[in-house]
Amino acid sequence: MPDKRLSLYFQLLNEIGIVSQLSRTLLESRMEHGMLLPHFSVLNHLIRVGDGTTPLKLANAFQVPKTSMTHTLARLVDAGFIEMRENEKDKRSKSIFITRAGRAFRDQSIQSLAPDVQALAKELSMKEVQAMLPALEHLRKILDRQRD
Amino acid sequence: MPDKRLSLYFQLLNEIGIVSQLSRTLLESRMEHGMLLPHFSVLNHLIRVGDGTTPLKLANAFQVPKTSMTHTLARLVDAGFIEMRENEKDKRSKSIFITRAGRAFRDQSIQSLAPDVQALAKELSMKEVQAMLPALEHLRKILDRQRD
DNA sequence: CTCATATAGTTCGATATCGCACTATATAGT
DNA sequence: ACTATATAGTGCGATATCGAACTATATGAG
Repeated sequence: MPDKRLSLYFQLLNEIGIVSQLSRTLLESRMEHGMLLPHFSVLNHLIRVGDGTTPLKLANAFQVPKTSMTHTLARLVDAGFIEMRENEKDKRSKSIFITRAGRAFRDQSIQSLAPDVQALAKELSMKEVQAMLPALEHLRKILDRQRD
Repeated sequence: MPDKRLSLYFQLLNEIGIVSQLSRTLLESRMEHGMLLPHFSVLNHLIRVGDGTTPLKLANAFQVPKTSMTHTLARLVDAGFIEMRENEKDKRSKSIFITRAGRAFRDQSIQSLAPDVQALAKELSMKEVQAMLPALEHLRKILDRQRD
């Protein structure tokens, strides 16, 4: 593969990395209680996709090592934003539930971020976003498949 | 702003975060010497954009805090992949140069990753990549501007 | 049923990350 | 020139991240 082609793909992933970094910093600067992006992401996921899921499924959803997810969940339990219950059917496994406080925190984080998203929306239309999403999902699925 | 609109933008950033995470893991699994994505990214940048730049400029290029860049650069110096020289004109500042070993390591990393990129290219054409890039750059610039 | 293997999650240690506070140097205002 | 402010980079401490090894439970092969 010629260098030019290779570097195009590198450029794509580099650009994605920088955007990821920027949005992470933005979110974290708006959140309270010292919560970080992974904490918010988990809470948001529990609401969007539904709770009762397991730590491993969450780790897979965010593509982080399960050991990192353990840590993130422990922090959320400490903060009172989630509950971890034993799974009676499979004693190895646990189930995660979001608490009232967790919902409140997630809602509040979104509200704190709303002005930023509004500003973003002024320059990047929903149409443009909708155009980007399928390609990104496609890319994610490819990379996900390659991981094995 | 209605929830639906808000969540579309969240979904975009979430998807970008996951792809970023996936590509990071992939790259790091292919690199030797315990180097991580930031180390590779800096070396790659020094070659693509040219060296002689400063730590602060690098921090800005990757949108990380300058204190993180200090750490990354120290690691690269230790590994013998870059050199840091004093700037005679401005004694506060330093200049970064990539070494022969740094170039070799960067080239080798790219070679190690080439098969993965090839596999990726089979499913995601250059055309698709070229279609994604402008939108991502646009998004990056908007977020970058908002940061201030 | 028993044993080998797979799976879910945690612990531990090494390193990365980053905010805050700090030093040193440069620049601007008067 | 003198002082206030801005800028480049670093040191430190708290926390996050992650690979390797571990425990506990489940599943499958015979």
